[in-house]
Amino acid sequence: MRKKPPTSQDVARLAGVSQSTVSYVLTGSRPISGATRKRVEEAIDKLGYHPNSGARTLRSQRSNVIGLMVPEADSDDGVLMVFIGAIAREAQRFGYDILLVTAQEGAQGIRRVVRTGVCEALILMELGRHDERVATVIESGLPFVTIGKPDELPQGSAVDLDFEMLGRMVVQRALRQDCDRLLLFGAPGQKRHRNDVSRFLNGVESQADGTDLQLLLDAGAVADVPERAVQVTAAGERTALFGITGATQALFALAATGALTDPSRLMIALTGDDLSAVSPLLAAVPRIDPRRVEISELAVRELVRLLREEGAGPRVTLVEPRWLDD
Amino acid sequence: MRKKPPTSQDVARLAGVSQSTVSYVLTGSRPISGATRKRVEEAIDKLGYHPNSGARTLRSQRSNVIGLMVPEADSDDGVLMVFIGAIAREAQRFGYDILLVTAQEGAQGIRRVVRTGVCEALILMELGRHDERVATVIESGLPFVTIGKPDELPQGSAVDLDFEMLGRMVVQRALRQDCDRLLLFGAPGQKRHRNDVSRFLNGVESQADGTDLQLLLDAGAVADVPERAVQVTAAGERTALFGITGATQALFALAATGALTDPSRLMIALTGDDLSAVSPLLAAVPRIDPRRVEISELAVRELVRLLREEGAGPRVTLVEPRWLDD
DNA sequence: ATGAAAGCGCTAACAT
DNA sequence: ATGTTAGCGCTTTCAT
Repeated sequence: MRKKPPTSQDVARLAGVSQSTVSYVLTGSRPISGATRKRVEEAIDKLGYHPNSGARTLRSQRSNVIGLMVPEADSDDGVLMVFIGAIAREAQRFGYDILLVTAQEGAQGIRRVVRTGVCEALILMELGRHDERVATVIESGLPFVTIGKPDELPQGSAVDLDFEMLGRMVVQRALRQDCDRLLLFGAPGQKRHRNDVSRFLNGVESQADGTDLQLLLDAGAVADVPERAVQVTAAGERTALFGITGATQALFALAATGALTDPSRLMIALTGDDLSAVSPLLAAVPRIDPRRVEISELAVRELVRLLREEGAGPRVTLVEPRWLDD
Repeated sequence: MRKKPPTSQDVARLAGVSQSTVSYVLTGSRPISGATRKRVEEAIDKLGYHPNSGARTLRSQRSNVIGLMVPEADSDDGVLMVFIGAIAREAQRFGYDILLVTAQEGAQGIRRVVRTGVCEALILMELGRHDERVATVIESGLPFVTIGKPDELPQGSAVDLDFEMLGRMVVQRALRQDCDRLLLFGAPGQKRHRNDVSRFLNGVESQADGTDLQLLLDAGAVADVPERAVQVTAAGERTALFGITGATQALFALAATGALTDPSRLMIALTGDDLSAVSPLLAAVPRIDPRRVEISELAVRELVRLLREEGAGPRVTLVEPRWLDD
């Protein structure tokens, strides 16, 4: 049997104050004497009172819920879960809940959550360079933050990894470790339409410019990277390998062929995870931390700023990748 | 600038009917003449009207939101995302949204979403055998479904993989392929406290009983499984390997050491993914589908049944694992 | 088959 | 510093 939760009316009665006083204690939008506050808080505690979300939302137009538009999970995506977990926890800290909106719903889904008023703000993940969803959110007028930076967003904020810097870091490392070429896999050439890939390649190319480093943009399947790595490496030369997507998979595939122990190869991984837990063979692989937790937390905090600070303008925050083995 | 969404009042005015008629058209809780219904629906379309969620929740005590309590993401757990995505999509089909509740919040979090009325039902993932959260949900009176079956749940439904059958399947396969022993890794012996592991081992043991198959419950780190596999395999004998947790990781580790191509080892994987996309070396590994999408969808449908069917009782649904290579 | 009206539990403007 | 009161936009009883 479900028993009805207590209302602010019940709290008021028990504390011997008016119902509005209870509300003011909760919202803090009016000074309350210490004695009264104390009695009200005791009553709240005693009854286990929580303000009814529907009523609060109806009245205040603020639902304390942030919509999170998640991309479809392509099976292997543990990465996504890291973002979602971190976002949910950080939102919690600020008193917000996270409502999932599937990418499948598209712009229509955004319209729905906006019109029904379930969400008072949105976080969008994995946008294309020109994404119809951005236009829809802007039109709705809801504050929003994107994780990943689309080409144009005059109205909302964005938080993302600094992919240009990532590109420069990879090239620097390859050069420092005397590599003759850098094999970029995960079909980066074909994915230039993605904003992050395009920025990454800009970084790579600008840093490699004027050096002897030969760039190879692999176009094949990640599973075949090991084979390709062998093919391209001439005797006495050294090839660095890096994948902006599917990196861990290729890493395993490489390890499987023994390529990692071969001094003519230098694998660089984009992950914050401890790879030695998977296999001791991976312990020595240099890693760059993509800082997903930090990015998630920043996205939430940026949204909170947009929500709470009067007249706060949108802004773009780029997080620096970090070496994990220096 | 955010413009105010239209209300049912606006729709009523445009359609030339009373506000309550609009509501009846929407809820379908009263017969409406074809002509009236048509005019109302046109007005709804024209205005892009969506009923205000706060008002609806306040009045009807039903929020159309299902709370999903997700476990902490253990770094690279892509598995979780499959569940979450499938749950969100299936919930959508029935008109429900999914609100994330982090496991971190614990029983306290459940109490919060119940008292505030944000959720009208709950899905709980990854419960212990005796989990305090179950008691809290039962106490709250909310309908709920668990994914994974705790030992006692008199009030809620559960959906889970049939782990006993899984155990039997693994043993059968090992025997069929002339293995002398079965090495179970991921520390199953130490995890008997987990309901799924305990059921799995029951299945394994009952099926192995009376056969010559030697069972080895590995207690070490997954990364060391390859080494262990070599140690335990005597000349001319054959060892089957299976991990109820961390299976894919061990798989990669095994591949890395070349153990997969060795005929004295038989690896069995618990995954629905196409492993050949990771490495051609993994293409031949027999797989058992843990059916996470089906389990997720069943969980949602079970919850909907609990919510909508008068006097529907709780029940336990076990989904059969399936061979993916027969 | 439709309309009028009450009221869900809050917040905030208007009292004192 | 506190109390009184008017809605927010719906669902649903009670009328017709």
